[in-house]
Order: sequence, then C-alpha cells, then structure tokens
Amino acid sequence: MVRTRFAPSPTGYLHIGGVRTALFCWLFARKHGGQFILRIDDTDQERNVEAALAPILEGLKWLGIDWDEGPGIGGPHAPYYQSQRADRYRAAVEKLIASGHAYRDYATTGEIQAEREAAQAEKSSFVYSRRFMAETPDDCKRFEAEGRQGVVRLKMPREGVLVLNDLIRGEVQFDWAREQDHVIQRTDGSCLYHLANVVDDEDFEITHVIRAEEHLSNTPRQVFMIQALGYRLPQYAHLPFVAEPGSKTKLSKRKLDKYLKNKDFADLVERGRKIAERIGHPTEADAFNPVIVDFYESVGYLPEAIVNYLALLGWSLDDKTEHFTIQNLIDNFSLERVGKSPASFDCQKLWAFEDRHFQLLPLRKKLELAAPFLRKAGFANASKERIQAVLLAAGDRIKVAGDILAFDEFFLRDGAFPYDEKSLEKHLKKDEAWELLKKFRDRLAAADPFDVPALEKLMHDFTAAENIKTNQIIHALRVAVTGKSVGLGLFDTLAILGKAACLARIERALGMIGIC
RNA sequence: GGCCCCGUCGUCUAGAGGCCUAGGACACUGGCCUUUCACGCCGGCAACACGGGUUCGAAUCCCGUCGGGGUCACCA
Repeated sequence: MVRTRFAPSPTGYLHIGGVRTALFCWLFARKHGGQFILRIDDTDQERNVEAALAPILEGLKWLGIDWDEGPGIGGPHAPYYQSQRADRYRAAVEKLIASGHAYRDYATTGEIQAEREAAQAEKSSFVYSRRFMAETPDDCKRFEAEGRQGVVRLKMPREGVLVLNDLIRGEVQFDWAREQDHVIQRTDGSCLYHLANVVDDEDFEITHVIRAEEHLSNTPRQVFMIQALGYRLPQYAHLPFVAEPGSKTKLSKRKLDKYLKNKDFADLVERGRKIAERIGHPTEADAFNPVIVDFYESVGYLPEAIVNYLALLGWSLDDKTEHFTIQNLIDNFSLERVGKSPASFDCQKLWAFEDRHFQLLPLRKKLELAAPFLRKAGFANASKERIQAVLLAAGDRIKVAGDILAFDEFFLRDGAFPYDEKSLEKHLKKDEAWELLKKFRDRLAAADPFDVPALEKLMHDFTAAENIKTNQIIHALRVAVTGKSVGLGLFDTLAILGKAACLARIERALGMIGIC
C-alpha cells in the first residue's frame, strides 16, 4: 500500500509551491490506489494553530486534494499534529541515546559558534569537538553543576558514504563526515523537526517521501535516525522547486514587490484586483498575492485549471498532451516523468490554462460560478436568464468567473450607469454621429421582433438608406447603450438589453452631450 | 566558502546514440477574418551553456569549465 504525506506548517496561507508538492504526493497516492495523509508540522507554533491552518485546509479542499487521514477526519495513527506527539519523539530520543546514536551535549551556543568560526578561519569544514558531550549520568551532573543546560545531539558517523536512491534524482552520495551532530532535542525538552519527521513517517507508515528539493541535503541525518531507530527506509523523491517568474530562484511569498516588477505577474494581479475590488475582497499586498492559492479562488479561477497548470510545472506526459482533467492526471501521473530542473512560474501560461478550462464549461456551470460574483458586487436582482444571455454572448471574453463584472452594463439600471467620457467624445460628438443615432433610434423604436437577426437587418437597411458605412453608426450606438466603447457583439448587446432599455439609454446618451 | 542538485527556444517542456536541417504549448510577431474587444485561421521568429573526449555517428555517454540554485539553526 502506497502512503504519501504532505506536512504543512500552519502559516496562515497556502503557498503555490507547497500546493504543487501536495499535488504530486496526492497524485502519486491516487494513481497507485494508495493513501494520502495530511500531517501538521506545528512543533514550534505557539497558539492559533487552527486559525493558521484553516486557509491551508480550505485551499487544498478547493483544489480537490483530499486526504485520507489528518485534520478534520482523524485516522488510525492520530493525532496528526506534531505538537501533540511530543511523547513519541521523546521516546525516540531516549532510544537513540540508549543505543549510542545520540548524546547529551552541554556546549553553549556561543561555544559551538566559536568552534564553527575557528573552522571557518582555517577554511576547514566544521566538525564539533564533542567537548561537552556527556557519556555518563555523572558527566551530566558535572556539567549541570556548572550551570550548563543540555541538548541532545545526533552522534553522526565520521566516515563512510551514504548512497541514496532518489526516485527523481537517481543515485546521490553524501559523505557522512560532512554531516553535523545536529540537535534533536532542545534544552527545554522539545524536539526538532527532523526527528519528529522521521518518527511520524514511521508511525504513519509512509512509504514514499515526496517533497521539495530543498530537503535533499537534510536527508542524510534523517536516514541516520531511521537506521539507528530500526525503522523502514521510505523511498525518496525530491521534486524540483517552483521558481520565480523568469528566474531560477525559489518562489517566495515574501517577495511580492519584486515580482510585481515582472509585467506578466503585475498583469495577473491587476486583472484580479479589478474583480476583487468590485466584490469587496481585500486587495492589500499581503493578502492578495498570486503566490498564495486563495488569490485564485477569490477571483473565480477554476481549481482544475490551476491543478492542470501546476501538474505540468515539472511533470509531463509526452510531447504534446497539455490539457488534463484531474482524473486524467491521476491515471497518467508517474514520478519517472518528473523533471529535475526547477520550473519557473509563468503567469501567462497559467492564464492560458484557465481560459481553456473555462471555455470548456457548460453554460449551466458558468452560470453557477459567475452568479455569486454579481451577487457580491451588489447585483442581487440579476436574473438567471440575463446572466446566461450575457455569458453566452460573451463567449471566451470571460475567462475567470469574476470577469462577468466587466459586463456590468447589463445589470445596471438604465438611468444609472456611467458613460466613459472619452468614448462619448470620440464616437458620439465627433462627425455628428448623434444625428445618425437619432435617426436609427426611430427605426429601433419600430423594430419587431427585437432579436439579433431582425436587428442586423434593421442596421443593414438603415446603412443602405443613409448610404453610410456600418461603422459610422455602430460605435455611437454601442457607447450610447453601454457607456463603453468595447463590449459584446453589438446586436447581442441590443437584444439582451431589450427595446425599452435601448431607447431609454439612447435618450440619456443624447442628453449627456446636450442633444435632446 | 564546504557539500548537494540542476543546465534544450523568453517560459513550460519532448528528446533515454542515428527517426532532430531538434517536436509541441504559452508568449511574441506578420497576415487574413471582423461592427469594438475577444476568438478563429494561415505564416514567422526563437534553444541543445562552453570545451574536450568516446563513436562511423552525440542534445543524448564520459571528463573538465562556466553558469544558476539549494543547503549548511536549540526554523519548519
């Protein structure tokens, strides 16, 4: 039975790189009919773990990454919070000491630091002298009598080579002598991450440790503990990390300002902001950030699009398949086809995936996704029929659910929507287009039925009678009924609004430029 | 700096000795279509980091160089 795990730390947000790791773990488990476990790395968290965890769990759920054991559902190996497993870790520490694989150490941080610096001065690599290593209970008493406080350190081998077989990297070798005597238990008795990690993976029967590449260098100390404790060695797979847009540096939540200088990234934020502001979603830099998954959910991206994009960031099936449903991904995923080099986050490509997935949605589904945005923006009375008509006419102009708000002219009251000054100037005032508009208004008033084919014919007859080109009237008409110079197809626009609204709006537009 | 990882178009990638005058996608770009915007269609630009080997033949194997990144905590 394959068992993988994702172990987020309760930080209050779900990082896009972290999600990619979680996704790969999850896909691998699902592909092999195995289980995916969620464990919470909160060994150093003080309080508010639940609050800081909520956005993470919510993000995973939104993306469809579900877990078989962990927060909210428990499981046979509960608890799944490291903060609640301290006794397990202490027992492991005792066992390591008893077997001689770890020791109590009474050096102060200053003393360790001094040794480290001395080594650096000599340009040799630091190896702790073990000067304050306690080998017997008497040693402990002696050091403690001096007022020293003890930690527990790993007694790492000082010779030999570790050969690791990574499922993605292949064979990787490490010299044991380069490893430090890492601390595994603090003076206050609490245990550190690496120890906890090893104990939990054993307790939870994790078979495949799939994690980011940054953990590759800490693998030796973990393997050391696993072997010392007599645990079963899991298979390792170290994923390349997700890099900054246009760079190979690891993507970080903290560098928003830097990423904003990247045009594509800034565009992505801007597009999102237009929507977020309309629905009252906070857009402060910290909360509104494409590096955090919540960003996508808040403006109406499709989870399957994000998943599809993320899956291809480091993994590929072949030389042409790009579009995947989640089930497709599960069926085809394999660690063998994960690349080794870091993949940089490409905003435009993400956008393209969103577009493609969104256009494939049936109208019913688009309605379901777009309606809440209208509601949140204050258009509580927008009718289902009207929304559907706009959605249909908009076609791929709407790429994320929140984009429906760009077509608010269909949901605003006839006498209340704003006119774009420049468009008014350019298309209504200039060349006395308003004169044509007045004439056309009269024909419009007589139109019956008021549908797209009839309106097209009406326009055709009008331009023929006036001996003008269509574009001499069409722009003025658009601005008059929508206030904007861009929008849906003109005849769709007129038909959706209906005759009464069109006439009222034309009157109002003429009034705006002083013609009555 | 030590150790480790990585290095194909701007980006994501295909490529596991001849199928590669290196394929696809996004982006960019020329044109067509067109009532705006968008779409669509046709075309274009653009890469094997470098240097040595091995081989009849290398993007693919080996060595070196250079470049990028990660990691070196009583953080996770």
